Amino acid sequence: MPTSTFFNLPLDKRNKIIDLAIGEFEHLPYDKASVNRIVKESGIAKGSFYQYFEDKKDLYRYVIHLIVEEKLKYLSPLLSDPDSHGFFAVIEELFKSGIQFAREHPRYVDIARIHLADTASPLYREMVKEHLPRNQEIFRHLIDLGIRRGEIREDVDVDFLAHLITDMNYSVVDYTKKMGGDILDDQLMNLVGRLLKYLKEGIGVPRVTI
Amino acid sequence: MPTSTFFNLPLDKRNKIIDLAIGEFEHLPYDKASVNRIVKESGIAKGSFYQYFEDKKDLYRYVIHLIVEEKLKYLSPLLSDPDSHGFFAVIEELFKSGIQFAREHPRYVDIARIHLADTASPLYREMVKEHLPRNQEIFRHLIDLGIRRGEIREDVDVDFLAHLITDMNYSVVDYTKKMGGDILDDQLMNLVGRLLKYLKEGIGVPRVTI
DNA sequence: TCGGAATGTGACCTGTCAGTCATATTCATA
DNA sequence: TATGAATATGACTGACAGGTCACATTCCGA
Repeated sequence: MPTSTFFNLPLDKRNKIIDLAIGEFEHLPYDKASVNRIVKESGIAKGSFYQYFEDKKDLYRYVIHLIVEEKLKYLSPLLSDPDSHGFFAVIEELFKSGIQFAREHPRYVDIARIHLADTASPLYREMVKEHLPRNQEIFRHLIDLGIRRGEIREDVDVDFLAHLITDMNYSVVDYTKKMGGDILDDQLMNLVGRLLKYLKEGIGVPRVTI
Repeated sequence: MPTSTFFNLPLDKRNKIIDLAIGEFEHLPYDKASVNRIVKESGIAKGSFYQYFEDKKDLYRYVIHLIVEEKLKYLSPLLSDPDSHGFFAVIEELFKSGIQFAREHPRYVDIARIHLADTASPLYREMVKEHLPRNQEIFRHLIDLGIRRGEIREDVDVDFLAHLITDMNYSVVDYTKKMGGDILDDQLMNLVGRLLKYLKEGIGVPRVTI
């Protein structure tokens, strides 16, 4: 966490520093991001930086913290009561809110992607590996519930399916990023609807049962 | 490409250098991998290295080249005649051969994953972005064919589905890596079978049609 | 207005990196 | 064995990194 000195700074200055930090981590993995550059661009002295943050890691953690906080705002209404709706409805909402987050905070998503991909960094183990299992834990719970409710076939491999749905979530967000800005919001939501249909009913031509 | 000097080297020495390079790129993205380390560990002089390779990029490209070459060995029987079997059969074989490759060359897969994740490196655009579209081109072709043959519903979004299946491929390989060595080959193949069943028929409980 | 605490500053330290080059060694051929 | 070509070598360069610290400036309560 940044020092109290940092939080005493005028809001402008604070925002400028964080904004430049985000700009740095948005394009470069932790190790290639440069404190020197952030400092130079923000016009503050190197020594000042190290009075605001303990070290580079401290700044990075703080940025990730801001991202996670923001993301939780999107998810919390869902996660507060995940059992109140059907499995496919909850998954659909999760995916949609993920896309919404990505559209409204594209820089955050870029940082998160780089962060999650940078398994080489010692920060990866430290920050990701401990939080990611919870993510899949939620999916596993939802799947279990879905099976008990008779929404999902009984013979699915719960672990594997949880893994798969997690990745599908990333995949659909990536796809919308790849498509870029020239895709409308309702098209996006249609996309999620389609994905859920694939997941629920498959893409094969249904067998005719008489 | 390495120089002729490199290829004139005794095989032992050549293998040692490449092996250490693989060991380096296996854990670190391009920019963090160190020529100095490779040189030190392999016991050759720095100057010698630069008589074997034009620069660091040259070595990296060569390693990636070796990986792609090896991977093609697994895929070529499939890709030589992708239209001869049904859509789901071809996809199943593609996934299975991918898993097989990952099991037999885990280090290669690690390097490839790091390479594909390192979008910050200038090498990414240069090496990946030009080859990746072909990958999805193949899937798109297969899907088109599947629709025409009546194996796949007509109303699927071909682009999105191609994207999704590409990611599913990564996902299943990742899952097997996550499970580690304590998973048997036939279990793996069952896994792919299950995945394909999800894809084809969905995970929802089938509607009863009378 | 004074004095101590808080904040600001940038030259400097150590380390690592990719890449170079003058020089030494080895090798093949005549 | 003599000679030129091929190969080996590691000290060196310049760039950049994160982090430090002695000193300068500002701020604020008494």
